Amino acid sequence: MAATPSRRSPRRADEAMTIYDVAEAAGVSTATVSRVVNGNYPVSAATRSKVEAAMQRLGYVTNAHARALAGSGRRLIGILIEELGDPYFASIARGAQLEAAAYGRLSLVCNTRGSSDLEDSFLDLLLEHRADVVVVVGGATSDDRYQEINRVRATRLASTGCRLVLCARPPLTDVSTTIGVQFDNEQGAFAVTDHLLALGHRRILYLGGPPTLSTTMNRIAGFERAHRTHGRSVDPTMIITGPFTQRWGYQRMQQLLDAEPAFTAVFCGNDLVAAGAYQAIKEQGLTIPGDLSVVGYDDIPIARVLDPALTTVRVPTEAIGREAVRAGLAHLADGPADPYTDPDEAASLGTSLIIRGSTAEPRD
Amino acid sequence: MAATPSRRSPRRADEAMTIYDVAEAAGVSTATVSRVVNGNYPVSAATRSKVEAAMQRLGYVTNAHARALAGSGRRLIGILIEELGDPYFASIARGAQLEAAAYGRLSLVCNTRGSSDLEDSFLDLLLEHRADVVVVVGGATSDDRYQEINRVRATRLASTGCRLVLCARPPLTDVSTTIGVQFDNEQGAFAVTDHLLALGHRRILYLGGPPTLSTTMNRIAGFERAHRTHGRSVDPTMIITGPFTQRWGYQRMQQLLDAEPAFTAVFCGNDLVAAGAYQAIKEQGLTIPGDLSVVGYDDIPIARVLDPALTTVRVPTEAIGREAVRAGLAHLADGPADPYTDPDEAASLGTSLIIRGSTAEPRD
DNA sequence: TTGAAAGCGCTAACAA
DNA sequence: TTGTTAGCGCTTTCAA
Repeated sequence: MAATPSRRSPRRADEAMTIYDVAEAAGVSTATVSRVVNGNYPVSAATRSKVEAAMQRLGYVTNAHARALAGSGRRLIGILIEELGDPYFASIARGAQLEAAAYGRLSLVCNTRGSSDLEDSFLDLLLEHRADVVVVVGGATSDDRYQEINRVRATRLASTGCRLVLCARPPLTDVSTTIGVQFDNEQGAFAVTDHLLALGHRRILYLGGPPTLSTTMNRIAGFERAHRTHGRSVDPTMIITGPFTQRWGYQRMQQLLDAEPAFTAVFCGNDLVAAGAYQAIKEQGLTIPGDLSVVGYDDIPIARVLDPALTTVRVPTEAIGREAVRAGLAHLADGPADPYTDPDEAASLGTSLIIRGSTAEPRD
Repeated sequence: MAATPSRRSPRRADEAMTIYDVAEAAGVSTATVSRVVNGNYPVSAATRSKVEAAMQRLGYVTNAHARALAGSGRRLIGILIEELGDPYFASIARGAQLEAAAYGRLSLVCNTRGSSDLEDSFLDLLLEHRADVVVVVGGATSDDRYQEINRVRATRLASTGCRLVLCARPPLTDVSTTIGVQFDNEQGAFAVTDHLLALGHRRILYLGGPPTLSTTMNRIAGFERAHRTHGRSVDPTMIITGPFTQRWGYQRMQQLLDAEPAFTAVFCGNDLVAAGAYQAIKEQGLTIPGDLSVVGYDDIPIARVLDPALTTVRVPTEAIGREAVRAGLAHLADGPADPYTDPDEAASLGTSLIIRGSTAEPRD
């Protein structure tokens, strides 16, 4: 019955209790305490309650680091997000955390502020903490440098047994250890453009989104396909790209309105740009949708508050966050089984058209 | 020159390199590798570069768990937030993360969805990971149960050497190990009410915010003090409390407008309620600020987009997040020295009045 | 059903 | 300047 020797050094007040303390207090070995804690091995009822009482009394809290070192315990899930203050990204992060929590996992959200360097340093930190899955959300441009940077990252992560999930950003070509989860922006842009064309609009302006963003390119592709489907072609001067900001939407729309506007509807690259466009349109004394129909993209909370409420495309942000974590976990050796999904298939989530008060038939 | 023996077991592909692998590859001991990694001890230039080359070649990544176990390495900072999707909370989280990052700390944001149980389970997880500082943000009611729950939490956290920081929620009475950081809501409410009174309004309605929230009580206190300062008393029927939602603001304002409105200005408990009130007011064919002045609180992004733009009170959300982390760190034994702040003084951050287009002199 | 003991990867005395 | 070694708290064979 001789228990494992107790802790060797004197304790400080703010030092946590260890399994040794509990073992000593309960008069059992540390192995037994471990078995009680994990409940994965038979322990007699009497011993169990002795140990549980001791744990309770001492306020014992498992040390996740020791457990991780010993090769057990759940690993972390990292969620790298471009901007926490942006409800679009925040909602994706929210979904990802919810899904992680559903698997009993601790996930941490890191705000990269759009900086690739910050992204890297968070990635390092996550690597050091031996995260399981890292989800990188949103906003990257899809040039060669991007591909290269992320290929390197994927390799580094893979070397510690961690999966990289690219969420709502361009997938990597030729990297088998990376998972991509995206929105089907082409389809969303198609739907909202089709809505305008069906109302009878013939001159539609596309306004905003950096041309370097794959998101923008996909939206423009949908915009063009809708025109083709209606037997029309797109006037290239009707496509104007720029930053995804309210300020830019306001200023650019002002300029367009000062010249003779040759359009009856505006497809804004996102809701923020639409909010800016609203301002400019109202200042000109024009009405929405009487003089001009306006649509946005993303359906952020602002869309509902604008006057009139904005017709827009809702992207399933929370769902994509969940999907990203689910896909990452599914790729793990011991991940949850998912018979319905082919793990090698990059998910693409559909969007929905939300028709509100900012669209109507053209006046003329 | 005999190096430390190499790792004992064969390696799997996704197993990370260890300090043993590096030591072996560089022909040095693990202690030397550790010294190179930490750079806190003299190592000859030649040895250093040999080790660095080996680390590079093998793709070595420090194991944060092992480091933590060995009693070194930085601990985590936890940020528990009521709702990530709410820009108000998101901004606080953002500030907290920024400040943590400034100290080279990894912080994790957890979305508790307002559930005390979820809050507890995240707290457990954080405890297991031996977080340094836990910041709990916002929204709690300040009853006896709240005090009790948090007293227990503070004690548990303290037993693992972790500080609890209550941010933008009521401070604890009689618990020395807890830190409180708050907004001065009384002052903000005073300022915006004073603004309305100075414009000449005499009948001002206070609309919204759960009466159980200390935030609400503080705002009402400021509302009343402003009246007293102007030599007026508040008609109790002019204070209406309710949930902080747009829907409630809309419905409640509809009812008030259906009856004979006995007020010329409305102080909404937050901007969301104001957005709802706007809808109801406009539907009645009334104008803002012509027929009715409206003010909000918080200055969330929606405030700027409302038409007319909303006069409101800006609370320094990002600053309070930073302050919370700073205060938590300052309380640590080895925390950053801060000669300017008394660590035992609960911080209270001032607010600013943002005057926009929704307030004017009363018509009558 | 329980205990003894060997690691997990790293740091920090202590020796050399 | 470098190496040896004893832990940190936990899990997990292997024995009893």
